[in-house]
Amino acid sequence: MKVGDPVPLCRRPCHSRAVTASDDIAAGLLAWYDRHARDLPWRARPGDPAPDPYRVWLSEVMLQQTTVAAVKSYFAAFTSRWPRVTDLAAAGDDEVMAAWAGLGYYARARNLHACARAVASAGGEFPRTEAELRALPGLGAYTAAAIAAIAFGERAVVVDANVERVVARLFAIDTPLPAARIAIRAAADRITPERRAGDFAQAMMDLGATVCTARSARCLVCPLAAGCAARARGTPEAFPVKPAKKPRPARRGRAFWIERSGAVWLVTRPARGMLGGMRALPDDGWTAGRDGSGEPPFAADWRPAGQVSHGFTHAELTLSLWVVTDQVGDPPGQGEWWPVARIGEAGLPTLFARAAERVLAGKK
DNA sequence: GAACCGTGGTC
DNA sequence: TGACCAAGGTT
Repeated sequence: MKVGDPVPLCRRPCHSRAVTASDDIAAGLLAWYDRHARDLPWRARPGDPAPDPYRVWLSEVMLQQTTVAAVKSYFAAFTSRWPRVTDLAAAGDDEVMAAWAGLGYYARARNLHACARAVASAGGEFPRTEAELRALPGLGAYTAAAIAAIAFGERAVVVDANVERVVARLFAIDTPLPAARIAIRAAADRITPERRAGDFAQAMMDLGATVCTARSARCLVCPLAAGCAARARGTPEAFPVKPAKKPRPARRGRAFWIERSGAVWLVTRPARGMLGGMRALPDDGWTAGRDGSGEPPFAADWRPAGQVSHGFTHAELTLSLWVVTDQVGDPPGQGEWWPVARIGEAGLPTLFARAAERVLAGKK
């Protein structure tokens, strides 16, 4: 039986259209969701009014390629500090970037702020349709569909990595990614219900996060196991089929700790590129694609202060640290003296936060 | 399409 | 322990 085909024998009271296998999938999943939905801070609780679009949007952007566990504290901090989208829009760039520090993929923070300003200047209300949402900065196909469905009840087809995995298994789609995305999206469209599309999307994601995970399918507790083609084949974890990963090259670079009377010299990285727009230690120009030059920003009596290793998406960086503590004038170029005692408030991304930690640990 | 962009949890 | 992976978007 193909997806979407009418079930031969109607097992429920007649509706305006035939009951299909797709309807059964949605109904079974929603029933499971009603019992097993995770209690997450950005979700409306039963009995609550409709979810706040600002909180839905903020959570969805934070959750892009990021785990629920990592997002929770950032979501609490952002919503506490900026309760409405107009508050976030009015914040300073450096405040928003610093508040995002540690969460990664910093282009999200820039786009988040740009989106908040766009919404605020348009009256402070988020658009309600998928197409209008898609036009906002930082909102791609997934996030626009998720907000339309979850915050506004639109029937939108929400496809993230969880949905991709669950759908690929349900229908044993064995085309390798990314080519499989065409068939996966079509199948997701067929099983997405007209009503409760937002709950359906969140149910698929909860299922993918807690039951049908990448490493383990846990079919014994899956509400969709009876109709799952991958389970019938006996190899659910084999779906979706993924291409081989490329190895990450090892890169070397240097970073420089320049200190003067209890303050350290920090720079702000260019808006584009790795760690774009974030405060940082001066470095020797390393990138994900090539080693640094090894050259310090000026001639001085540089002393080695250890190194830190840090994995990025495309490279594994070993950053050696060099210190000057008797600097007198300002180093060349733009920068600011930041009190060492308050280095934790500088909003350094994790790489440089660890570098600072290493330098300060070595001074004791 | 494919490259680029972070980080922390998990096993 | 290191390899894999996560509620993707932009260029």
